Amino acid sequence: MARPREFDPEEAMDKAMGLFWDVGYEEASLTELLAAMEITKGSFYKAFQDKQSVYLASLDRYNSKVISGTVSYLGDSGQGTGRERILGLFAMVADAVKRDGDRLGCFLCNALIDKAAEGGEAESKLQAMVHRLENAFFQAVTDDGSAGEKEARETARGILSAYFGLRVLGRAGLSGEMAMDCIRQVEWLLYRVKT
Amino acid sequence: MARPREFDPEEAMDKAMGLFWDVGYEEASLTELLAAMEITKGSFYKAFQDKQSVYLASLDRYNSKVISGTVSYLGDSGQGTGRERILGLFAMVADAVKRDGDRLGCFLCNALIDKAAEGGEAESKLQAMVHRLENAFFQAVTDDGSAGEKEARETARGILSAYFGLRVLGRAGLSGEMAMDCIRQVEWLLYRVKT
DNA sequence: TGTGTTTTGTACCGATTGGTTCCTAACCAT
DNA sequence: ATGGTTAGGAACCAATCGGTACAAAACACA
Repeated sequence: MARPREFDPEEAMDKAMGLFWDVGYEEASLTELLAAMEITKGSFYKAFQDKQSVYLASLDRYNSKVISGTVSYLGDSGQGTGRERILGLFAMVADAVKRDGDRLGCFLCNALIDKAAEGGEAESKLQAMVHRLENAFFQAVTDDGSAGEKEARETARGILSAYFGLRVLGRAGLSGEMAMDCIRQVEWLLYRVKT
Repeated sequence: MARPREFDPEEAMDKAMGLFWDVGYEEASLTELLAAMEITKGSFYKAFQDKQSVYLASLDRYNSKVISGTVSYLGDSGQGTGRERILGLFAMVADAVKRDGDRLGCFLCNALIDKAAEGGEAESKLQAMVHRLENAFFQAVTDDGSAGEKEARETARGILSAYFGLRVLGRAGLSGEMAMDCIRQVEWLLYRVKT
């Protein structure tokens, strides 16, 4: 009954997320954002609220796409033991580092550093994602059986911090060799709770 | 022979570093920067070059103050074994987390994520700092004796990523309890190369 | 082929960005 | 006291910031 949109909002949101992921909130000017989304100002403000709400939506999107993906990968017993799944996840990150340097890193990790978050809605979204990841690691550690609750929780948190550390270093342009060394350490962390 | 400065450039640089540390490059507007440094525009541009060069100088300052401090702490055999020094460093971070939440984090880690670095002078400065830290950990691991070169290098890198991970989580507002769990994992990493 | 409705692009908004200019204030040496 | 020299501060700069208003364009339905 009226003129239809010429762009797919979902696609545009994906592109917006990509930009925020890459350069953060403040560094992404509205002009760059529009260029990335391939729409003009008019369409933008008709379809979305403002820059900040698109940023928040990007965080949600990352949560429901990427984080959910790794959480379910870590919980999917079809992919081997918990230990194998955790190491598989790290291997995927290491591959990204070796392939293209992984200059993008992890949006969650980047956003945690970005002060754009602080205090507002973004902060609680981020903390929720951190907890999801922690619990997914915990789940995977526990899945293998013999680990005690407390020990498994500690291990999960150690792995979580190793994960973020690796992503930080990846963004800093570390070598593939260095990534492999980090993984070997995760292996050793898991050795502590091995069956 | 002329009018003397009314401010101490060193002090002003410290305050500039504090702001960049807290909010990053882009998020720190020139106005905020001047307010933090407690000088006015005229003095700023007379004494320094521009915003970017002050940022780069802040990185150098962080390197020569903070990084040098932790590097020499890690290398100071008066502070106990290498293992004890590494755990001591992590304990200090954990204390900061427990005390004030450590919302500041580590300037190096924050700057690695901040895209302001990419490509330019900043990037090489950051990578140099990362290497200094890695080598300091390596040194401390090696100091205790029995570890092989390769194993010690791997361990140092694992500890480095755990360190950055902890600082990221600290900025995200993790609990003191969570920090302690991370440290216990570092303890376990060190157990691998224990004498 | 209108007609009504919604999208789109553009012109425009005040505020703020990093940075320059230039005049005055403040000091030291004579 | 005075002259030379430099710091300090405010006025000013174009460019860009995020955001709004509005007219033209494109469709669906009649």
